[in-house]
Amino acid sequence: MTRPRPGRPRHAPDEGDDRSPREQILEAAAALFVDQGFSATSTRAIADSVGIRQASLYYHFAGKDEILLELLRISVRPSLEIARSLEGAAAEPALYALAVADAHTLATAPHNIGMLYLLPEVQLERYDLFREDRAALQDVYARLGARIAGDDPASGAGTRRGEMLIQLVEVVIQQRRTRVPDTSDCHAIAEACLRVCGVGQRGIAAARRAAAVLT
Amino acid sequence: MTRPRPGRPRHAPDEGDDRSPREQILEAAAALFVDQGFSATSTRAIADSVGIRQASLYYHFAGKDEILLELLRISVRPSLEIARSLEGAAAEPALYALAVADAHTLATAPHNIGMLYLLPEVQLERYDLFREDRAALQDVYARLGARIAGDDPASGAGTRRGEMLIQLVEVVIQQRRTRVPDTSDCHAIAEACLRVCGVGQRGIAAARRAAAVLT
DNA sequence: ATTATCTATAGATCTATAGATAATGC
DNA sequence: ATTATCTATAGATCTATAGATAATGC
Repeated sequence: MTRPRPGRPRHAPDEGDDRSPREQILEAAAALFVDQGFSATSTRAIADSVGIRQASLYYHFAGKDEILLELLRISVRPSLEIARSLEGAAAEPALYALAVADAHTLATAPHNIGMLYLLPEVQLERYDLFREDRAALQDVYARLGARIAGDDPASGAGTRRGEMLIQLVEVVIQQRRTRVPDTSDCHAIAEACLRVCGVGQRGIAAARRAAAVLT
Repeated sequence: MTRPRPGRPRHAPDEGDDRSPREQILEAAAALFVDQGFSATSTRAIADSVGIRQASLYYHFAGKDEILLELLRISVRPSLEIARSLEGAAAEPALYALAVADAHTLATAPHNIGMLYLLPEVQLERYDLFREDRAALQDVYARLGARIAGDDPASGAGTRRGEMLIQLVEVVIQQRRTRVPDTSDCHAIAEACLRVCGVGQRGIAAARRAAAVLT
């Protein structure tokens, strides 16, 4: 089954896991960070969960921070790519499609990874590359919202609309704490985004149809 | 100035602070928890910030958990009281007024205390009294939203609307991480809440006027 | 030779308790 | 006597490094 790999065997062999040690660590850490938070999760807990000794983590990552940094990086990337791919489309379908896609990503990612955005530790300077990416995503929402509402994305109202739209999408993070969000949740969120931009029932139905073609 | 109190003097006397030691601890802990998170904040850091020795905290609180528990308790209380006081009012003005009031509370509370809701540690059983209070508040939002939209608050759509409304109000928590939200933010949030419930421009203006009388 | 682990451990915390002490209150 | 602090410390972590070891790869 599992092809043997170089290196000294683990004290608890990981039969039937083809993922690289690095991936196993990221996965275990994600689960723990989401559940208990960053500082409350010890490197020992991560190692135990993977099935290696605590010190062995340091062969793959320079420290706990590096693990979180990598998790944050891979968690925004898909959203930013979707946002870019929708650049040319009409604003209403684009916002609808982006909201559905982001909500869906957050809803189905392993371990409610979106919780990581909310960790107080992420405010540290060390993570500001990630925070820049998030700000860029929020800006996409602000620009789409402003195109729909017909005002300036850089105005107070425009900035605030960007904040509100991304906040609406991220309701799935809160939903996942008590239940499993489904497709209807994602669509309801996209619809709410359009409503916040002043779009009526008719426009929403049209945007939804047009969005289906975009993706 | 400061009336001397019983007890051995502090190593660093707190001249000109009339608050009880307990209040001083809560205030210092709130600032640190919001900034760095719960687990990342040591009892020593709290004590240093207050100007007492680490061990002296335990005279006032049985442990760090008790401090967080108390902070959580006093942070939901005002919202629940406002919610109850609006029980009898018409749904649209009531939702508007509740959203503005909650947003304003979150916006002006010392130290962005709303961040505490988002700490992963709050999922522990120990804090479930607080989580029940929050669920009750979310339920008020769901019921108001359902009355406005004309459906069942206990349906899937009704529950989800409750989640989205409270999520919209809590955007001020995120706003405070980068800027100082003001009154116009609170009103924009209330407006967005009504839009999400399907209320149009005219209904919003009416609700806003009626809400001004309620509070 | 390279890779991925292991064992062992230093040094720095961190929480919570025990018991002493220095004020005010009566 | 009561109150609110202090000092001192036990015991349990926790992170990160040093150096050994047991696989595969060539």
